[in-house]
Amino acid sequence: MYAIGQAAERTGIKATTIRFYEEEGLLAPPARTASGRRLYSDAEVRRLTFIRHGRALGFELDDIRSLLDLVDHPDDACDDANQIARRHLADVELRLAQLAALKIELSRLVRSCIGGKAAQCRVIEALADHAQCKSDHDSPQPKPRSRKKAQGRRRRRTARK
Amino acid sequence: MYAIGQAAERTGIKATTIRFYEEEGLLAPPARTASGRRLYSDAEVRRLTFIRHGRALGFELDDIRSLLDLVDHPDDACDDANQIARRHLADVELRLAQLAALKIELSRLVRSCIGGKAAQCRVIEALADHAQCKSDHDSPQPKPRSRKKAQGRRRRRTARK
DNA sequence: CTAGAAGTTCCAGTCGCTGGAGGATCAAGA
DNA sequence: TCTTGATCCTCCAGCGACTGGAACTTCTAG
Repeated sequence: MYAIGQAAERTGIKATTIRFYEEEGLLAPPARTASGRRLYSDAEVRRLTFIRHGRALGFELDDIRSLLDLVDHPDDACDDANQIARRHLADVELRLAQLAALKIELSRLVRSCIGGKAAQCRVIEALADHAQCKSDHDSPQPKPRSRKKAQGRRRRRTARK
Repeated sequence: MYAIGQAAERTGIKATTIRFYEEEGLLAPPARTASGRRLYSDAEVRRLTFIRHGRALGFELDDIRSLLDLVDHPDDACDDANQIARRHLADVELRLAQLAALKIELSRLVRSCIGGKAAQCRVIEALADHAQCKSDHDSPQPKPRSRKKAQGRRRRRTARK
């Protein structure tokens, strides 16, 4: 049996995240020591690894929930799993296409800069005038997992002078 | 001058989002009617359009804040704008590469399914055993803007039987 | 005059975590 | 035995970029 920190080390999932998964119901409440510390079995560590791979492949927690359900009921037909994967693949392909279009647009933008003042800046200009855009790019992206320190960021609902 | 609804229609940004941008400080508090309704000038509508294009190109609000700053100070050098765009482009390229790797992995996964029971399912199996993965895919993706109705989703902190 | 559309503010929820506060417990060394 | 420091516990707020609902007011057309 592993303490949460050991389980974290083995799976590459942070302890806080493991607790979060438990709360989300992806993991049954584990055994506890007399003092209340969580204890994980090998099976539970494998389950965590499964979740990690699912996440690494970009599946949402809801999808992973469904996939885990299949793990828990190995006699069910695996159609669901395949459908989830298919749906996800289609999604990834769409995003890929959008991102590719975006990249082209951005490259044009970056190449167009000739320095100088903002008033003449093509980047600024292009943003102001969408007619310059070739494609119908439609924001495919919220950032992945940005590791920003959130220093100095304007907080909502405060100090709007 | 436009009411918020008209500004929304002209820019393609929802009224709620326009208010949100105001609160975020991307837009100065607009003029108001005697009864307190917001009124937008053409210049403000253009500013909103600028924001929309920036978002469509995947810039974060913080980036757009900086870009708007340049719009407001047209005598500044546009180096900042170009740097922001460049940084963003690099980011997009990275994401593109990750997504491409992911697509390959997912395609393999989907193709591998031969039907049958979950116990024999290759999809499930592959997730359980990362050794089967070819690449070092590392989740590039939170979903773009999912238009889920949030029906039936398990809520946190409730009914964990 | 009245219905309904459109506006207002405020606040909670989304997704998948992350990190801090404030405390309890554990393992190892002096 | 004592003490330090690592690890654990629960609870809760925050991230980014919105979205939507409640409860209210105001505008507009018939």
